[in-house]
Amino acid sequence: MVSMADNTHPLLHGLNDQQRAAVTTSVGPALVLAGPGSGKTRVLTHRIAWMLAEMHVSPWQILAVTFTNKAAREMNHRLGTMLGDASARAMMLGTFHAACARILRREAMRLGLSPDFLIFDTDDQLTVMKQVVADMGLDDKRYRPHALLNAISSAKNELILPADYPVRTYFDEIVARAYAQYQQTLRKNDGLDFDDLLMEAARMFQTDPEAVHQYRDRFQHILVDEFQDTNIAQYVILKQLAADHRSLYVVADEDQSIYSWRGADYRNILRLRQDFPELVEFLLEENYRSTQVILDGAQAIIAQNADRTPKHLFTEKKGGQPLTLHEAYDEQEEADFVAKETLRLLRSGHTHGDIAVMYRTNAQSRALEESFIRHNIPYRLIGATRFYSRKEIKDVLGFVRLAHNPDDDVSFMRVVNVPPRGIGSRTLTNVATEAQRLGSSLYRALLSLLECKSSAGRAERALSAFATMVAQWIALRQEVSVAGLIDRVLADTDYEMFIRDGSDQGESRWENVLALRAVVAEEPDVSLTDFLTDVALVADVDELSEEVDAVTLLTLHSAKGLEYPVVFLTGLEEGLLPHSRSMESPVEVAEERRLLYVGMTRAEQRLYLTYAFRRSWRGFRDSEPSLPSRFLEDLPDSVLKQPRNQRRQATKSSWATPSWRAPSRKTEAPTRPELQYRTGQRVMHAFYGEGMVLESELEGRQEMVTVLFGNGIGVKKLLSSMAPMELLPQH
DNA sequence: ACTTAACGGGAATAA
DNA sequence: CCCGTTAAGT
Repeated sequence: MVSMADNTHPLLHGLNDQQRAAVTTSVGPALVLAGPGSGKTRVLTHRIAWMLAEMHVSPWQILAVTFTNKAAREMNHRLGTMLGDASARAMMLGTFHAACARILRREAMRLGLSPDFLIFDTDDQLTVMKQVVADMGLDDKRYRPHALLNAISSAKNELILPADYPVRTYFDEIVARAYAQYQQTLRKNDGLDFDDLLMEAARMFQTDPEAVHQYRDRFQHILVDEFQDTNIAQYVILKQLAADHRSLYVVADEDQSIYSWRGADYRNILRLRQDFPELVEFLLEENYRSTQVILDGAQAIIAQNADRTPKHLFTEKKGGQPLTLHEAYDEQEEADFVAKETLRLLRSGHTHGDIAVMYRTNAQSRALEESFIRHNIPYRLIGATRFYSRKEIKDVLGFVRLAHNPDDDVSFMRVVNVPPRGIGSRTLTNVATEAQRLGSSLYRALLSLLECKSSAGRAERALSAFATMVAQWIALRQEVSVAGLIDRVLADTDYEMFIRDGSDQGESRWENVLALRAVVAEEPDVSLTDFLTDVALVADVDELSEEVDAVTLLTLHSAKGLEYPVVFLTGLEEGLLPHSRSMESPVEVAEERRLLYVGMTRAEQRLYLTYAFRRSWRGFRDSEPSLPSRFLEDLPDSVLKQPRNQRRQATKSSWATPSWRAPSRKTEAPTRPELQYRTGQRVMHAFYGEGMVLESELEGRQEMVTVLFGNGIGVKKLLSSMAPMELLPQH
């Protein structure tokens, strides 16, 4: 069948031997173990093209799952140019969540769901959980909604239902009850959370023979990218769907598994081998992305992890610029270093778009942003405050969601008094009581209250106006486009007046609303349901467009799958990477190491590694200096621009400290620093010159010194840690 | 009912 | 530092 499996076939042109073997393998379960930059997306794309062209597979028989919508779009685009748009469009290509959402909508009746169910995002989940905690009379300090949601999420990822939740402790008991209550509330609101999308789909395929047969026939060929980051629910879906035709083609790299905290289980690779014994495996080891030096550095880091298959990544890009390791004084200087290097790179022919700056936590972006602004460098930020979770956007979407489904109590509560229209907590309690009595949604309770009450007090009038407005939107929703509906909502609520309060912030919020309006206007035919689904399932990186020429700021997690000519990895310190919350568990530390590996392997030509000696925490400078990340110790000097021992002579001791004993921020004993300065002490400041200490006191763990300087400078308050001053002899 | 100020408590990663 | 919550004032 594959007689043309040589490099003369146009579809195989430019593939290496390993890739070609992977692309042309016969139908059946296949696992492609692909190192970073080894062209796995390419293999996946060519594999699909190959199946369509040479194996008599029809596009509608294909389900291809990617990790982000962006990856799906790219693959779609590539296939479009290879084969023509029509065949690319007939496939089901997208993320697990998007694919499940589509399937669940189609099968909603079967599952007792409304076909127009809403997808509840993190905010919505929290709202619901807070309500549940309150209803159960729990102390939200002791049972934090976040913690409960986490536990529930883990359970869902493992397909554990409330009734089956294992109870070993009292806390578990509470989780089980909260879980049940939470699910009930979601269903009452016609909502599914992200985890539900996967769990419901998996359960349907497990328990409904008719459904599973139907979809096995539909999706005869399944391909999965980033398989190492699938969770149990996702695995069950794949296993169920592929059970008959056994055409399951997955691409994975265990070294890039960085999502175990949201249920991803790299052991799915082992399960795959067990459940599909006829599995054929391929290894892609040639790297087309990075220079040899970068690859060597990355390999040195990842090689320290136990329980992994050793790989021999190689590249033809021999040599390359060695890595720059930079120690900054604090996060500000670190950011300035990045900015200055960026300017230098720009002068040497790089564009802004070539450069990415990565960090472990979103909070770290602030210092970088400030520095980029100071240096006038355009940047864009991935993540931080997602577009769709901004207040103004959520408000507008809240109105729209209410028009879409008035029984959505979460949206109802969000917008019932936005902009303020005189509906306070008192009034809402009445509505809530009525809803409870009727066992209905808030909106229906409101309608019923309005019917009964003939008296028109202030509150009733406001409520009535609101109800009328919503009713009109519901009617309108059938007739106009989503954009039309949004226009009407904005007009009816006077939202512009409300949001544009004259402040800059108000202006920018209104711009966001207009941006939302513009996004909607681009697709005039999209249905309200599809629009709301898309909105719920966009990922941060999905918004990345190549057109903007700006430096990209993003977390290491969102960097997965991306590549840049120049990469800065910042904040490589103990407590940050590895993160302090992961340091007690070797398994989690190993994942932190993989995170670093992922970051390093994003770089094509130049890689900078930076850490700060002192880093602020919650606005205040840490009293203890940071230690460089333990992972850096595994970098051989040979890949560094400046050998370490030369650079680090003065503070060599910090490297010699066994890193596993390094105190974390959280656990370190509160040291009680002695006051360095005393009233009357004469001092010499590097900048202000000679002065006399008026007062010195502890503020938190900081020593705050008040000094009177001469030369007309006057009194200054200084942190001793920030402004070390020389003590002068008394006279 | 709404606005504002003061307070306390708390940070990881995301569809 | 930023958030949400609460108290007091308009």
